Amino acid sequence: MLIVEDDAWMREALEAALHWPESRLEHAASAATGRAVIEALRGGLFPDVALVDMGLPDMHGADVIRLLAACRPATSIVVFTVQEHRDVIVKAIRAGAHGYLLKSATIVEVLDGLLAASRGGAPLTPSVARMVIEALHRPGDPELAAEIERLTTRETEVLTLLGKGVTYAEAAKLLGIALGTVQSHVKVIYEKLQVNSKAEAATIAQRMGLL
Amino acid sequence: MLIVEDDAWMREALEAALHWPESRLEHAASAATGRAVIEALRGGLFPDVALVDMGLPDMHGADVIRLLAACRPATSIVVFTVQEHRDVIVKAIRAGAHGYLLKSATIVEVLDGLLAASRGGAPLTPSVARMVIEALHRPGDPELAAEIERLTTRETEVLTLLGKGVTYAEAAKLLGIALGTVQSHVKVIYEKLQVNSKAEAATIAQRMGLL
DNA sequence: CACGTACCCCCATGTTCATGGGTGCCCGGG
DNA sequence: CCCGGGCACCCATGAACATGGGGGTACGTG
Repeated sequence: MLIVEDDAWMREALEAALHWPESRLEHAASAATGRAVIEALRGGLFPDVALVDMGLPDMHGADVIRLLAACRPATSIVVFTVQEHRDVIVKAIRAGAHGYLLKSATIVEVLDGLLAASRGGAPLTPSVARMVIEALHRPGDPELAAEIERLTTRETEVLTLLGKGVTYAEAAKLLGIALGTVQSHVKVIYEKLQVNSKAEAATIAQRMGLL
Repeated sequence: MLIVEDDAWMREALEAALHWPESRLEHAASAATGRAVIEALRGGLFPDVALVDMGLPDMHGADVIRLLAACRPATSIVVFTVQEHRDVIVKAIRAGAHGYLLKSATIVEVLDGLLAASRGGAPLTPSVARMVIEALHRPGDPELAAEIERLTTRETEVLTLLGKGVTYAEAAKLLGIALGTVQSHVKVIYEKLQVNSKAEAATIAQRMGLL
């Protein structure tokens, strides 16, 4: 059990709770910063559960989660935060979190959640669960999806067709324009998306949810 | 509230429960088959919640969900089944379900779940929630991922590179083979995946989780 | 030991892309 | 008013691709 939390009071309260006999979880380490997490992992720590606060002073929350998920794939990562906005939640889960507890929860609920996580469950409130499910329904990275707005109408149409593997000639016919024009739009799309091949553009179109 | 359930006893038990004063849900219609669902929707039914049994006699469970999700986007769809295998669960959620209740649950748990669903929550047991989250972590359609096995080792390597937008020449260098050989592998890949362009292959590689 | 199957390897040809060049339209600011 | 920037439109050419050929080695079966 690893605790990642920058607020000293909160961290110590959690540590204390873990030492209650009812907790049934073993406290192994705590970290107040991203750097401390890295050092703990370098030190050979393999926690089965990690409770992580988003909002450390030196590292973005999602990056801490990504780090933990990458270095310790067997660890169940549970987010612990005040944030209950959709984007934050979805970003955390996508980054690799397995559970999401709000700081408004009671200490007992937190312990229950951690125990569930250690047993292969996923502590989620119903409203968070709903957001996760909706994220699954709308495939595509919301970060990337925002990039769509940098494209013009025509460019978006062209990109959508590219995503399906349509050839330039077919796209031109479908849009009622010349082949050269499609090529011209593609040029701009490539610049804006920082790619230089149809295959890359197609995969990005997909991640944007432009199916 | 729409009930979709082919077993008459179960259906009637649910209907009876919905008429309890504590249920706080209004029973609007029931359907025992896929056809009956279609007719109910054609008849102008707009339920706020639908409890659907997978395993109707005339239609696949996932298809019923897809149908409901497509025709009634505002309806919260809750699956109700004995199945608790990962693939079934993930398929149902991906098809558009918002909640997943097991038939081993008590009638009160079911009513609670339906109520939560009607209020914008998502009734999931912790273990089901875990599977949903893991599905989000491993992007890609498990159906398509199975197709990977029809590809040989070399073909999979080539497809993985294609998915990143690597050029044939670069792929050849990376794999230590001739350009012509890459082209040859690509030919077979296209046949097996039923496509004929790099862009299509790349999007499929992505959906397979070959990133 | 053929024989078929499966995999990996290579070349040559026409088609499609990627990217360099352009033109005309509209609109808001100087 | 006219100038610049953004958008849509078009052409030309070398690079990359799609798909037609053709090999070779291994392995299991009649």
